[in-house]
Amino acid sequence: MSEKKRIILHIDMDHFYTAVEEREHPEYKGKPVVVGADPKQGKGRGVVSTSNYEARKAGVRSGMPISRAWKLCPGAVYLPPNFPLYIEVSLRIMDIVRKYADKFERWGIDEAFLDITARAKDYTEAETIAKQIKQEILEKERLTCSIGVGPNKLVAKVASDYQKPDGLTIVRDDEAERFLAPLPVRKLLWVGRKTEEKLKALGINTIGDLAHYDPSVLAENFGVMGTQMHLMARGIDRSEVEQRTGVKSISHETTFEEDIKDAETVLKALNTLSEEVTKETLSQNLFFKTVTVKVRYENFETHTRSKTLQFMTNRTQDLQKTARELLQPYLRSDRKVRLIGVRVSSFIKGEKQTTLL
DNA sequence: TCTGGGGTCCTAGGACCC
DNA sequence: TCTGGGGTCCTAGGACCC
Repeated sequence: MSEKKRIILHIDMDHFYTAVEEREHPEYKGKPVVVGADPKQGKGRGVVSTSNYEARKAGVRSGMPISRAWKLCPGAVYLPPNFPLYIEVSLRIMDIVRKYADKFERWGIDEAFLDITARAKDYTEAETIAKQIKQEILEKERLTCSIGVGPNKLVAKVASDYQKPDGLTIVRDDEAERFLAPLPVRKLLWVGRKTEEKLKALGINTIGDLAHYDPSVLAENFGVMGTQMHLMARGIDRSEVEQRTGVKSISHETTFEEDIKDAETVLKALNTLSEEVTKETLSQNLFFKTVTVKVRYENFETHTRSKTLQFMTNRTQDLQKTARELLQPYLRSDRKVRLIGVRVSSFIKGEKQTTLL
């Protein structure tokens, strides 16, 4: 019954996109930098992806409308995201980090979980490893990160967020519950805005409140998630660090610069998105059979509609035809369209096209 | 505040089969 | 004529992650 206590690291790059931009452009150093949608003198649509610490001092945050960022900080350097560059840097960082782990799990473009149980006999050794990782990333990529160390993924993740930037926070298993207790519930993994609101309505504000709440009432209100949250609040999380396998879906979507009334314009964009999606599936040698379209009207009302084909395909024409059929009922003369998207899923791997490679 | 784009996972109802 | 239970697949919506 005694299973070995794990030691898990969570690594989180500091304001990743803007940090990469600052590294590539030393002239930005010391200035507020914002990566995201084009602000268009305060009239832009879209949001902030990342802001550096100078921009954060002015109140600019990830996910904020770019128009609001412009009001708060008109003097910032505004940049469009350069994803090819961020992905390239990310891959090199993941290669560095992976070497230190028995088990490794990438978490988005700039985060990773490491299980180092077999390499660190205690938290002192774990601390040494964490410092080595920070040092190697700094030397090789000139970027800083924040690391959390804990007995499971949840605690490690909350810990990495505790001290930033360039932080290192270690939470031993016997300290986990006390560490979490004073923090707001929103800090927990999987507790977003909606769940936070529902918890608040029950009088639960901190993780400590959650830990002391009746778990059966939580289960009633939140189902499986309620049970899970109560465990997390007490610092318990048995989920494994595991390498992700292949993608489950590939999608592209676009928000129009202005809301669109003309069906032809929308359908043309749908064709372009379909082309981009099949380009991606072809490059990964995937065949799909489920097609989903997404439409968002000017009032933000959003619908998805999907169809599973009788056959697997990777052809642009099949996708375009199916996507058009799915979208058609949503194109109404009395409704302006803000966004459309195309997604494919239910993959199988194709035959190796060795002659083409 | 006026809300991107890329994903994953869960739920719930209905169809269909044994 | 009325009625099981289980399993799988599909669809639509929603919450959450970075």
